Amino acid sequence: MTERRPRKDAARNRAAVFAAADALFAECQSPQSVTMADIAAAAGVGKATLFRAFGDRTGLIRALYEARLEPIRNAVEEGPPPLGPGTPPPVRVPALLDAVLCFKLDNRHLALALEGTGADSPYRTEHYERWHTLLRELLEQIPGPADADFTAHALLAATRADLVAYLADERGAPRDELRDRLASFTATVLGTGARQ
Amino acid sequence: MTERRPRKDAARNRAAVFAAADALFAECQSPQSVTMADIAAAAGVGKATLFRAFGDRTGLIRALYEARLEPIRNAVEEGPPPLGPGTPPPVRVPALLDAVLCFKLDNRHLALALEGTGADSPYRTEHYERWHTLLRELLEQIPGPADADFTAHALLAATRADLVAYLADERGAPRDELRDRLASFTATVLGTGARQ
DNA sequence: ATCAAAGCGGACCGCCGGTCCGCATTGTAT
DNA sequence: ATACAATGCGGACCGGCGGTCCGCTTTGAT
Repeated sequence: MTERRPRKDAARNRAAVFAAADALFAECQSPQSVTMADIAAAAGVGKATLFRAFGDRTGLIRALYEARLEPIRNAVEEGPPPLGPGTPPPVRVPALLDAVLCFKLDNRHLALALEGTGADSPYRTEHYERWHTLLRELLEQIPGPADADFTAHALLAATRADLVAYLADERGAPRDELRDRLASFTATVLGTGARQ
Repeated sequence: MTERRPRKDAARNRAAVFAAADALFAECQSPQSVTMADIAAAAGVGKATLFRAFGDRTGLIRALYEARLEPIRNAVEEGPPPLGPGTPPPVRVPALLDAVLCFKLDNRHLALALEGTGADSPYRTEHYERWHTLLRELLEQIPGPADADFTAHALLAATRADLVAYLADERGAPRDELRDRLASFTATVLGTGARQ
């Protein structure tokens, strides 16, 4: 069972495609307006190379998204508190949601592009499953809202990329204000928030 | 200022298109797989008629969505309690969210088709603005969560069509269970919920 | 009955995601 | 160094969809 290593040019092209796609999605307004031919041209690569490496448009965007997501995923799975394991749930839940929010803010072009494919519901992806399961398990360890499963869905829904992008771009909410508002909402849901 | 009445055949065709589109979106799995030519054929109408009447694909879906939404909108704006005005906010807020949820459940094919256009963020639509403003104003009259604006966004996010469709179809949650879970979450956020 | 104008519809266009096949690059075995 | 598979490359090509155009039909007012 010999795992064949990819050729040098293949690896180089893959990296070039990632860089080009990231840049194009970042600077263009609507993700729809970035075509596969655009990405190929910007990466200095033939169109077929894109499809061979990633299958289809959705595959390319997904691969890029997952690559950018990996650091956060690592920090959550094996990093230090307050994000990593071993943190008390009432602390870890807000930390986790804050991390998700920041990621969505920093990578909204990618998140919007990913949902914009229209191909698959964002809820059937593997990474959503991961976030939801972790959050649900943490919520179950906190005396508070009874329905941990739905609460986890609802909290994650408050960090949806298009909502975040709307508040940040259309309504001009600064980053830290959004973080505060989400933290405050989370506290309310957990029952640890101040009531007026 | 004489408002020109549309011709008889124009009105008939418009109705036929609505019916055909509704049926097609309801029976097809992915809204993407319903093409404009399909709708035109099913309605017994030329393709150009669709575009003349509705501008483009998004316009057609939006018109259909708004038409189906109108009864609920009416019930909220001038109907009897608990949905209509004159209801105490702590009662009206859950009623409103329940109505939204039921609408999204009954018309998820349309809601998904509308978002699937990818053209415009669901947050820049006029009807979202309406729901959000009303909900925010009601929340401001309830002693509870401080940030009425964000809370309104978060509560509406919990009724997003793709989340609802995922829970109902993929996870097989029955209608009344979903309504209960959303009601319970709403109660938690409002501070009127039972804590375990 | 007449006739303009409003409306209709199928042929047509441009664009985009995705595929194909002849050619260049790579790594290896001699 | 050299020859040679095999792996990968890329531009030409295809099918299909959203959207437009123009000659024809329907409508309803005179």
